[in-house]
Amino acid sequence: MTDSFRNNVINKLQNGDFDCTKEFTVSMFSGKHKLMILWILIQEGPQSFSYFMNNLKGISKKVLSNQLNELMDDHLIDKSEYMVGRVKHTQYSMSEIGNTLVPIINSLNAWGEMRLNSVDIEKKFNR
Amino acid sequence: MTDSFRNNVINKLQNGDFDCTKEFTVSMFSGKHKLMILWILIQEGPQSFSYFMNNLKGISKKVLSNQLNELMDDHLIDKSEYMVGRVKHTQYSMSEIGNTLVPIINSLNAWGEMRLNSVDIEKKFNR
DNA sequence: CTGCATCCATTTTGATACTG
DNA sequence: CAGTATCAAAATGGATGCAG
Repeated sequence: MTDSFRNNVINKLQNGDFDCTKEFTVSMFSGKHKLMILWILIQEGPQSFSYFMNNLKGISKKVLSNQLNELMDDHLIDKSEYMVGRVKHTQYSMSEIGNTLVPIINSLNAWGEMRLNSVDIEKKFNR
Repeated sequence: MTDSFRNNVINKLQNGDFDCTKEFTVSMFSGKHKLMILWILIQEGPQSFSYFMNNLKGISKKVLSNQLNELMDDHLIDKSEYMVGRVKHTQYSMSEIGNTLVPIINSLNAWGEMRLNSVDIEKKFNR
């Protein structure tokens, strides 16, 4: 799409970050909180920076900022900003491309549930 | 299934390795070469330790050993051994549970291909 | 409220020698 | 041939201060 994405992918290719298209897809999720960020946006719609800070357990500002930026570099999420007085507010949301990932995320979810149920592990997940 | 798997999962839960079932599934792939290991077994059938050494670019014995062990802990692959004279040979293969992951791996593959094609990146993957 | 910069801790991966 | 043990390097994540 844009040049930024193009360069991003070309760098990853050159760095040998992935050797096949599957690994490219998985690289979209590689980051401790990325799946949860996407899931929150899918389930709950657009959210602010601070919403993620409050709802992702144990994440720091730096890491959240990094992962949001990477998701934007990969064009999976969009961002808008607006000012309230002198204070900046943000709104992150799923992009059109990001939404094409929803079926995959759902199947990841289903497989994990099936597998955990099969061994009768007591689950106590937030989401 | 077995207690070893159960303990494995409980440990991961306690370590905070995953907070939702999606992340549990993704944890199956978390390891630089795991997807390729699974893909090779799916496409080419059972293979030996040295086959992976020769076909996964730049992997070391320690890392290969670790990732194979983790895949076995997760019950995604099986292993058999036999002796030729005094020399041990091995055979790794997809397990029944591992095979339930095939549709997901295929969709990861398809998404990555679709995405890379859409930006017209020149691909030169081995597999 | 956002989020970058800095410095530190943890995790993951890699090189290599050694054993059965 | 198949691994484990050890040590080193790199990547990732976390805590916190400062700025717009």
